Amino acid sequence: MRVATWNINGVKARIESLLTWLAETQPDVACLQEIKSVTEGFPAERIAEAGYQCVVHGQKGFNGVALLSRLPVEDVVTGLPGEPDPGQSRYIEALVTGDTGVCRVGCLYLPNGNPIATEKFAYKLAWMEAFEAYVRGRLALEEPLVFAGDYNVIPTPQDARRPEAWVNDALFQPATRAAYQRLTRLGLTDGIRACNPEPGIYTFWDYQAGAWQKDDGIRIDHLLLSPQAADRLTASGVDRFTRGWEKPSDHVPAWVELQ
DNA sequence: ATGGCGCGTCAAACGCGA
Repeated sequence: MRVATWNINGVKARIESLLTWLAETQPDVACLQEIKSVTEGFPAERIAEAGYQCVVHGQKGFNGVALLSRLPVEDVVTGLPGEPDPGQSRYIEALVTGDTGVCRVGCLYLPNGNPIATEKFAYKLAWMEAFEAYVRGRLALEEPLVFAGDYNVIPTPQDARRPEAWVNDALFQPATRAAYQRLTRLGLTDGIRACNPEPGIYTFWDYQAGAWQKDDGIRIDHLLLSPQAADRLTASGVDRFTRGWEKPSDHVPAWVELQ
């Protein structure tokens, strides 16, 4: 079972790229963030023609997440239980059944948190705290779990081409990294790093200042796996090639393959 | 040192992202 995540930065602006990517890489489950669409406006029909059913948690103008699956889904959870601001659509989850067993997939869009001297950063940390509490409860189920999405966290200096450029950014603050590390210490495995230990793995390049041309990237999109999912991990990667497409998202997809 | 781009909203700039 292949589970992928992609911050698509506007699903309507990126629908042709999304359909091309689905056809080329054939994920079983695709977690999308920043769809920037209300649920009713989501292009579910064109995606259904490609063989995927959609569960969507939309919002007007900003944020918004969706889960696309070509496998049966049940147990849909819309919104993160205990989240600090339910008006922002940042979480959706479903139980997916594949040939080799079930997997519960959470799709998240963690707040950016900039600028750090404002309530936006406090909101980011509050969201991470609510997420950690929720993850604790989910881990107690002892089942295969994948929490996939745009975490807006640079976990270590190896996850940025120029870490020094991010020291005053919410994505690389000590408090941000500590909160992310608390998640991994609960027993979650970084699915990308587990198979790709080398430096230079990035998932985001800014649109500005030629960041892509200079490979000035950061790794902020992650798939965290419960022990039961990590035991089934056979491969993972980043679909870097989509950043070179016409009208690209500033993020690229990341994915894990589970036995 | 700064800003640089792109999307959505809405019909001109502006909020927001990272």
